[in-house]
Amino acid sequence: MSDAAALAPQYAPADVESRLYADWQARGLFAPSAAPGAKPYVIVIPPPNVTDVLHMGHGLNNTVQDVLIRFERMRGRAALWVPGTDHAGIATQNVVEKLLAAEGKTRFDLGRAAFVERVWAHVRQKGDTILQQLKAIGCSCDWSRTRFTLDPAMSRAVREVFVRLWEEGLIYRGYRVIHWCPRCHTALSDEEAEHADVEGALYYIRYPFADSAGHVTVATTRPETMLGDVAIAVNPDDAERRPLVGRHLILPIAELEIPIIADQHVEAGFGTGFVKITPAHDADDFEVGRRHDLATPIVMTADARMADAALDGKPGGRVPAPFFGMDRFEARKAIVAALKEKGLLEKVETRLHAVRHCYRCDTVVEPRLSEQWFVTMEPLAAPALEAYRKGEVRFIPERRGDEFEQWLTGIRDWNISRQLWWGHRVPVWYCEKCGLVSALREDPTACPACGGPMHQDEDVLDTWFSSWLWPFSTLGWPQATTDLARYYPTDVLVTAPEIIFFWVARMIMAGLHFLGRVPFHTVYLHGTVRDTDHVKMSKSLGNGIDPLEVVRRYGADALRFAVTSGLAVGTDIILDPHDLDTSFGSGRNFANKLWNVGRLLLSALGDAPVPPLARVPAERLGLADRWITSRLATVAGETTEHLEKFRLNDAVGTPYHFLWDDFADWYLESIKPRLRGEAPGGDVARVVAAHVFDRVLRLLHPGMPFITEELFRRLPGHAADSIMVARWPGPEAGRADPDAERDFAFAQAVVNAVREIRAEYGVKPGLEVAIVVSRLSPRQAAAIDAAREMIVRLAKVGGLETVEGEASFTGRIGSHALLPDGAELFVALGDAIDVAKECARLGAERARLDQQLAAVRAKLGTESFRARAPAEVVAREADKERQWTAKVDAIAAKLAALGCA
RNA sequence: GGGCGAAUAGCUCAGCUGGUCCAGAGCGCCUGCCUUACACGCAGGAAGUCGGGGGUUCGAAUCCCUCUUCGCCCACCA
Repeated sequence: MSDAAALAPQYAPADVESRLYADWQARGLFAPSAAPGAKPYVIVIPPPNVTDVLHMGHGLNNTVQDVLIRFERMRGRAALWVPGTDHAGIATQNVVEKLLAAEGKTRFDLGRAAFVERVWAHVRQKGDTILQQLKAIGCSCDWSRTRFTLDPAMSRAVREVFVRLWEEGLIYRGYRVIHWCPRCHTALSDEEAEHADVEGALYYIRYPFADSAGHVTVATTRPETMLGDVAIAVNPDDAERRPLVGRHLILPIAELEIPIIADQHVEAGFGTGFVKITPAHDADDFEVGRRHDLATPIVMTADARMADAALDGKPGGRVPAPFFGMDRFEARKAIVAALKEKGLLEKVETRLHAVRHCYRCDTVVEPRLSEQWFVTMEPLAAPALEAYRKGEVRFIPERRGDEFEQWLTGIRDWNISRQLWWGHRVPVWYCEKCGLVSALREDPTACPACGGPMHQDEDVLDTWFSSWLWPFSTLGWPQATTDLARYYPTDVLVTAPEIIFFWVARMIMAGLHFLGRVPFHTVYLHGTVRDTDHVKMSKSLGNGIDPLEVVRRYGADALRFAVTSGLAVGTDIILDPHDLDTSFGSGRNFANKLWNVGRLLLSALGDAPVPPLARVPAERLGLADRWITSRLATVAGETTEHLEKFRLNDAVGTPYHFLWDDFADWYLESIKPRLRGEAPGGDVARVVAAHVFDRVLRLLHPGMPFITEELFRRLPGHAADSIMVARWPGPEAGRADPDAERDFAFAQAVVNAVREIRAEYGVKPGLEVAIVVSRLSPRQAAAIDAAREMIVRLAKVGGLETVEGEASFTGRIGSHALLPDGAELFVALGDAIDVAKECARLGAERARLDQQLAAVRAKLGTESFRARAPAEVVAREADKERQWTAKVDAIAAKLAALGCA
């Protein structure tokens, strides 16, 4: 009583959350349980970029993980959530380059070593911001195991993997046309160059014959690349054009002669039938060029300005003066204008086409010939496919697995080299004396073959080349650590679908290849956070919601409630950035409801220890007690199942409704007199209420960790405990009791019916009405007896008469209503009644019943229904017919009694 | 261009293996209530031809086809 009286009527998360988080940390509750029998349950975090600031996407992703981890921890698993951050090569380098630009400098002004040091400084300064923010939303990560993808330990793993793949012949270096980002100045993998439809134009350009009049026409969307053309190709089976093979054309602008060749790359009957071949600026053309042993002139600089690479920065060659140094898009316009002037532009068609963009800066990517490092993926993909098909990894939702399978089936080699400075440097050394090229686990001092001096490759590795090792590199691999032995493979990976290929698929491949086992058995892919226009939330679009602002205003529990309660499997989560109250208000309201239920209960319980429910003899439990504990059993079972099936919305919603609709609105209301000592059985009511509240707090804890902990510890006897490690309640938390559920539901129906009538007739709130419940079965009569006090109080009833058979209401003015299983309710209204109104009400009800009855009778009258539908279904319909017939008759009698028309 | 998913109350969504929820929730809306836990509350209420059309079935929001509209993934057709 003393303690509870001090609680404010409004829950203040700010007073609770940081205090409890610090306490959890101090108690070491985030570390996996060391209990002997505890089976591990492991999640590795999708490492946020080290310079990231928490956004809603993180909020969602990490809330989901925390819910799962907390659930399994309470179930007794040795739950381990491994946190960490990603060095995010391109992204982080871009950030620091931008800072330098503000100082008027480029990374080249600093030089490699100084630049990398500068990035490190930035990372050290910003590095754990996001991890601190994860704490603010309640994430129960084991911070003692925090990793960073550029840590020495991670570097060892990266290096080991690179060298092993090299030794296995799965890594090679070669000239290929790759996706080049002219802004980031680096190559990208296929996955990092994202398609986006762009309104563009298809230019039809005439290439005149060198030795005669006439021309051929080729179409291109990128006219500027024509300066790199080395041939025009036709289909070998193209009877009309085939004879032209061997003749020469003048490449306009560059004014060079190029041959007509035949290659199957050209599809017969498509377009003009002639295709320009630009081997250095188109991946397909590169293959054509190889087949025909053609030159590969590069006509753009690294930042996509026009220049003939062979001339080393001087104008001329393939790029004549007027175009030299022009940006590629400027050059496109200028070249088109020049062609037009010469009469070589046949026509221009506008069209929508897919153009690849850099996934980091959205710049249009330029296909460009360069020397890069690749991983041969097919041998890695095959086992992953097999594992998937054998069911060793499953995706939720399932259809994402199809995407995974499709991608693996058509997998292409992975370009892993980046022309950046921030990242894991390619561990390959070149001997300056004998030319030996080797991948090494340790930095060499001299060439192992000839002792000559060596230098290391300049490139760094794709960020994802460290991320794909995350599930085991974080656990100590390549060393045989106890963590690795105990916690690998992990259990569930929780992430967004857009990184299935970047990350998820590659982790599966790496896990199988290097450890022989898939890194997790389940991939849970949640939706994307969007605004009310269904646009993905992002800082750049300005439609984001700052999760920390939400935490400040509504509390972390409200934030978590909002994202989980909206999270059905496979759907996106929609939040309104302009109306935080709509999005987060209900979470806040629920927390407050919980808080006040706690206040009521705590004041009733006092400080004395409450005996366990098991100690209460069954015969001392009242109807309400039996009902609420039976409901608890159902709810605990359902909540568990929802969590096991990743239905987080239902996992939160089920205890939510139980707490609010059943426990608060009915159970607590029903036991108030007992708690106040105005009715017998207060001691039992306290035990039951304390038990149910305790268990529902546990059920709610994964979703709303703070408030549940705060209230849990205030329960008598729990001051020194933590709900984090309280045992998860299953169906055994209650006592299934179908009779009690049915009887209590009947009592509720009586109360509801009276309330409806009171509202219908505008009976003054304070006024008591007399009621008669008739046509009762003995069981129903007993139920009313058991719940009499509750009915009288909650329905504000002045007199309650029960009649097992037919009751006579001659001369009494009131309203009738029908109750379940043929029972009837009469509410004496005296002057409050409006006969016309009651007639209308009953008339409408009868019309509705007549309609339903007609439908059922039609169904029962159908021979085929009786013949083909299962017997139990037929019986059910027949039962409905009986009941509804009785109801209709009853209503008819009432109508007659009231003298309705 | 290929593959896939979704269309249910004003909004955001549930409805898991066709027949009890004559279709539900939260928010919003309307009507009463400051009832000694809570107005971030209590009680009551209005509101949907379950996208259009066709089909299978005794029976469909739930299965099939088709159309329309959104969305996602993949894609070298110049």
